[in-house]
Amino acid sequence: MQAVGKNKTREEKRKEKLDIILRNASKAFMEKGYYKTSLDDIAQMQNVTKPTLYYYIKNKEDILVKCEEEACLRINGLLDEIILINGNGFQKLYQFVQGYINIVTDDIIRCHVRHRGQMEEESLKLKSIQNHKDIEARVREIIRIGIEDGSIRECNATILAILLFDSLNGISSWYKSDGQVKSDELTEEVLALVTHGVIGD
Amino acid sequence: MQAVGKNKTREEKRKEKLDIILRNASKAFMEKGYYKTSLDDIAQMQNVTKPTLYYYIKNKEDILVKCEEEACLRINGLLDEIILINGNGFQKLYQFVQGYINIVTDDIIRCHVRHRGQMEEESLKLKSIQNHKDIEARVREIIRIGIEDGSIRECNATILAILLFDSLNGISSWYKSDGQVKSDELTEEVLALVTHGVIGD
DNA sequence: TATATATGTTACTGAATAGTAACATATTAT
DNA sequence: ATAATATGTTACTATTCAGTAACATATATA
Repeated sequence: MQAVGKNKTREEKRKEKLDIILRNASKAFMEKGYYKTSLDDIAQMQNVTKPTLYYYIKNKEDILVKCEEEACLRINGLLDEIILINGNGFQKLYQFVQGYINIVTDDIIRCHVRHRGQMEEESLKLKSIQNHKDIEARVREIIRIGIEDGSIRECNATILAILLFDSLNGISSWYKSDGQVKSDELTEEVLALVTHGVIGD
Repeated sequence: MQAVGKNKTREEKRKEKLDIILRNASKAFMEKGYYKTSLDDIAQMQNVTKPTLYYYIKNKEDILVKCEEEACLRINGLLDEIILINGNGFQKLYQFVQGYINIVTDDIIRCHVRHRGQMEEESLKLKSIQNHKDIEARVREIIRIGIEDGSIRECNATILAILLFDSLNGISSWYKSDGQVKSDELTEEVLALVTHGVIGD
């Protein structure tokens, strides 16, 4: 229930309204779950009726698809930046973890993380799985760079990438910006754990 | 669709049939999702009709509850063993990771991991969340023991426990016993990552 | 064997809700 | 101003599915 600004073109307003729908839907999906959230619920959150939603989305599932598009844009954007910076593989991975934690606490991204690969329509499901595979492959590549330049220890890059994503994505389901754990400390602890593990000196 | 053995008491048969229901339901929930799996689907998997299920379960949600009970028994059992073994905190944590990976690849446990805290009935939901909190607290305690005896480096035990569970629980959603990643290698890589992190020598 | 109880079936109901058709109003561009 | 299009509403349909009532059969035990 956020006001839409004035002095905008029709297309800008449209984009804003779609964004509000996605944010509200994401919040509801995270709190009550996808199937327990009706389109009427979502419509009510922005004081419109259900058929109005259909002017902005194709169907309920399309909300998940649009959240995914947004998420992929941001994650791939981060990876694009990281490939360009100079530094060894470890430094790139370090930057990725930092950036990803920042991204993964946004409602739309959280919604994507929780629902990716769970679309009912088979083609959408496959696309969603592929999207994640592509991103995982890019992180794996960073890990390989690190192994080659010696900044990351010899390990199975595939398993490492998966485990890393599991713990980072997990953050999206428990982290609350107003909760006990502060964002800075979280990032610091994650980086320390990923870097050095748990072993004492 | 597994046969129920003969020469058993009524109660044993009952337990076996309940177990089959839980296993089949778990498989279906993991493949198609909880809401896309109907009780008719589950009933069909063991060649009975839906009302028959109600002789073994209270309602659909009760399947999740029973999976959770089973999971808590096994996880707490593991923790009970680990507390007793002698060894420092790190060694206990190491054993826990090893044991947990073994547990978390069972269908019923996977189902629990994916659905915990998502019950519709509020009291069940709260209980489920509490169950996990209790287990997390026990792992946190192990971490504290390790920090005190110097075998685990100074860190935020709360965050570490959460991150650890996220990556371990994540395994439950992608690991397939017939897939590429072998169980031994997985355990080895997870232990190495948790122990030493990613940093090169 | 008789009887209680456990296990199962067929056939139904009641509620939720995604999606749509038909209609109404506001806004923009010509 | 006016036509075209964007944005919205009310009222409905069609489907899915959890849960139940009423009835039938198998099994164990007294």
